[in-house]
Amino acid sequence: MPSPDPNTNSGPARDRFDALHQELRDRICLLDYAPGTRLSETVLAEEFGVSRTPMRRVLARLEAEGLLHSVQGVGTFVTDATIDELEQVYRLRMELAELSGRLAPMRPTPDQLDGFRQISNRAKALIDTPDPRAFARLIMDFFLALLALTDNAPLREISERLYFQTTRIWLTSLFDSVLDAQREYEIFNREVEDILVALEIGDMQAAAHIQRAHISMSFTRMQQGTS
Amino acid sequence: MPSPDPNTNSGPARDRFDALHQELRDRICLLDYAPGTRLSETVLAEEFGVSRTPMRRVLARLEAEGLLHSVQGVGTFVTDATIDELEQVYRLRMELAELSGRLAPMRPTPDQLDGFRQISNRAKALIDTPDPRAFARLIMDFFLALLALTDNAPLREISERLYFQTTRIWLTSLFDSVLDAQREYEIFNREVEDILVALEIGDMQAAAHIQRAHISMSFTRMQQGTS
DNA sequence: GCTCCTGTTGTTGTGTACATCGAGTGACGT
DNA sequence: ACGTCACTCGATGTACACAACAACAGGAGC
Repeated sequence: MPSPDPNTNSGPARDRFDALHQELRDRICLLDYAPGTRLSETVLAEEFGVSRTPMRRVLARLEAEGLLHSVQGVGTFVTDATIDELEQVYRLRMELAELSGRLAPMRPTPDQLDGFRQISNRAKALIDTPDPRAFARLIMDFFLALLALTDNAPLREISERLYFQTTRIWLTSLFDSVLDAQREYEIFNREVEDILVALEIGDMQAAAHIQRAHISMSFTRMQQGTS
Repeated sequence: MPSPDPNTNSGPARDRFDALHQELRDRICLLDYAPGTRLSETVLAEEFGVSRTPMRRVLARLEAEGLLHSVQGVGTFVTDATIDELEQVYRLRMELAELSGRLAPMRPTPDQLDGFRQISNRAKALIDTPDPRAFARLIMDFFLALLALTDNAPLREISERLYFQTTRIWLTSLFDSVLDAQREYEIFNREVEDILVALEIGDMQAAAHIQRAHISMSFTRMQQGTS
């Protein structure tokens, strides 16, 4: 019996799907495909060596997740968001962050704590050698690592989805120099340090509240830079 | 110019997709397709007079929403949920219900209030002439009407999605006589009345807290009936 | 010069045949 | 009698050809 998974959450076809899905999602969220970019099913299918059919399935999933939008005869576009839509999501994300610390918090394992320390080191390194794309990847890793400390699976999925929908828009402001990149690096480094302190003493609610505060402030800074 | 929608959220193909999507979602959530049921892409496609391709697109969306699960060589199945998974979602839904009243509440318009009174009347009628499927439809209409009072679009989508994922499982307990149907009708009637009182004086937070209490109690009753 | 119409082109949507996979069945060997 | 293996069958997954649709360019008409 080579399949140790009785629930059949894997399989050849599903693995291919997941690989394509994650790759395209990363490209969108790391701004390789900026908001408004038009994608072609054909060229994407050729790039990954599959036909349009499975590629369309992946694109349809990304559309369900709010990252793409297809219209017949025109094309499939990477979604954008107005400042008002963004504010709604950020308000919600703030509440969900607090929920993560209150509903089903899990104290980090030693391995997980090491992971956070590595993230902190990467953040410090970024201050000296700026790299926007590495920064995008880093804040994603940090968010996902924090999310892993929540035992509520639906809450994890929802928070993750909202993160992918909004942070790339926020990063756009950073890439376009609406926000000061160097300053953001330092702020993030401080955030990681502060949350790490809370995690090390096992105060998950404190960590959640710090995260909530930074979600709020990052949006406020973007608002002020835009106006 | 016959198209008054510049955002292109409609269109011939998209309309067909939405129609199929809503119809199948209703069948799943009204227990026409009970959890565990195996569906056939071919027969569904034939029933609606389309080919497998657009039908598969709809099924893929429902899979993304957690209502279906397809595995190659076996079939597509209506998802079920263990009591533990259900508890996680219910805990989350309780918090989101409170959020609806706190984050972006909108006082109901006179038309919306009339809608709630009609729902109340339907609930009263159901007590005398029981009808499980009509009850399923009624509580769905009530939930969606309450959701319409929240101005936060992402919160609406998320709450709706969690509702569709879980309430059908709860209804299963009702259909299988784990819960007393007559008693549930009366409890629901009371819930609608109580929330209506809060809505009429414009106290949205009170309405949200009543809803939260009923979400909690309905799950508790199911737990007690199952054990 | 401007408007409208029409053909062209490229896109996503649909239909259909085939590939791939897994469960069930039956014969075979032990 | 029981386990094993090969086969069959129906399911979902994939590839490709075509239809439907929208934007664009170019020219006729005013």
